[in-house]
Amino acid sequence: MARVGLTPERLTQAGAELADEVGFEQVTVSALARRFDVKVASLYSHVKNSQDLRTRIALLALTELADRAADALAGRAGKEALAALANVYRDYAREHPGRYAAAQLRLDPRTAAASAGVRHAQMTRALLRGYDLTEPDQTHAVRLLGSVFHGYVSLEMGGGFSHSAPDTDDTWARILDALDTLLRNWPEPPTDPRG
Amino acid sequence: MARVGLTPERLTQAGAELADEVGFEQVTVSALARRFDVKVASLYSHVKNSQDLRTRIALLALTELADRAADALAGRAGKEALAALANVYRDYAREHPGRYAAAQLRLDPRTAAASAGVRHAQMTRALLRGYDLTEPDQTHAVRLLGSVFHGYVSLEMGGGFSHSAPDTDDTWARILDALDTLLRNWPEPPTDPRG
DNA sequence: GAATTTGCCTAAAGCTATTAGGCAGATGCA
DNA sequence: TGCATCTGCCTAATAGCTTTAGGCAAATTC
Repeated sequence: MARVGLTPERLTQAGAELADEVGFEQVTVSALARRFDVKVASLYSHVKNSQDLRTRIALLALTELADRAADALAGRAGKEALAALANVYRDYAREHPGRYAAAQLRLDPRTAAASAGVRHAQMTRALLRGYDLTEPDQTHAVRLLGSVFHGYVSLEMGGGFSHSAPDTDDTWARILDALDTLLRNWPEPPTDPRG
Repeated sequence: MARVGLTPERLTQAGAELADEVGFEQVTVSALARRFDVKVASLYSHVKNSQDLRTRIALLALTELADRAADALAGRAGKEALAALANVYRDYAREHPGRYAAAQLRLDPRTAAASAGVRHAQMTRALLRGYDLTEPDQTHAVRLLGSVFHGYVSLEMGGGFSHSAPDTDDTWARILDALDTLLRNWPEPPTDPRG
């Protein structure tokens, strides 16, 4: 029989493309086999199972995202860096909705620790060096930025901001302004007025 | 044969409980049938199909969340209201992870428009009346709050803030402080320095 | 060129989703 | 109370996805 040249890498890549086309949820071993015009069982020599395939796609997405983020941050600081990083996530999600969804896949701790996921946190920390935050505020800020980026992108893509006025681009720009302002004036915990 | 007394409502309720136990993704018509000790086909007289079941669970979750939110906002204003609303989402997600996941289900526009989803936006707007924002800034702020709440909760639950220091409760408190500060000093769009 | 390894195949079993049609218990009506 | 209807759960059957076991031929190795 003609050999198609399947490899885990090609399957992962094709799986990522499939995810962008039909949604990450719909990425199935069967669909992938069809795409290569090959019988389903043949894929099992290259990926352990369906879960393994999804995990590989997730890792691919995390890596691509981290690479883009590193690129975007290079030579930028302050608000410019903030906007650049934020736009990496938003643009990636728009260009590659399936991969972006894959990047949210819950990985087991060992896999997550070895993934490009850690680079994301590192880069956000790097970005924050342009602002005047010391631990533990820096970590708080890392988590805030992660929440806003992820939350906004996922709500926007899910249609949460129904195509109503004002334009979501405007909101995005204003949110980035607001975050910049906030990071430059990170508030102390308020003293309890009842204290 | 003994009649079990299936109804769409009981199936939805049981589906929600199942979701909290095994995850929304694992909510399946088959699993639900097992739970009622009934054959799978029997459920199809009560729910149209798997998608219909999931949608009903999502609507249930959205309603429960909106009810809790309304309760939390009653008699509160300003930062107190902000924290109360924020905690509704976070606590609900912790108590009912499956339902919270269900609430993120992408609904078709008609269903979404008729859902309790709209109440959520209204309540966030109500909350913002305690701050001095006029349109379109109010909408920007609604979207920001939605993003932070959803983003934080989903990252925290997904293990994104690995059980490392500082405590996620601390971060949460500081983020609410920060949002309060931000809303009380909502920044104007910066003038382009190149202008 | 023979031996071994590798890659895709056939076959088969198990689970989920969904539809069609049947039977008995519940309900409505005389 | 008895009959007719209707409703609710059932059996049966089709179809798709997942996964494992074992086979054969093409590619690789020597």
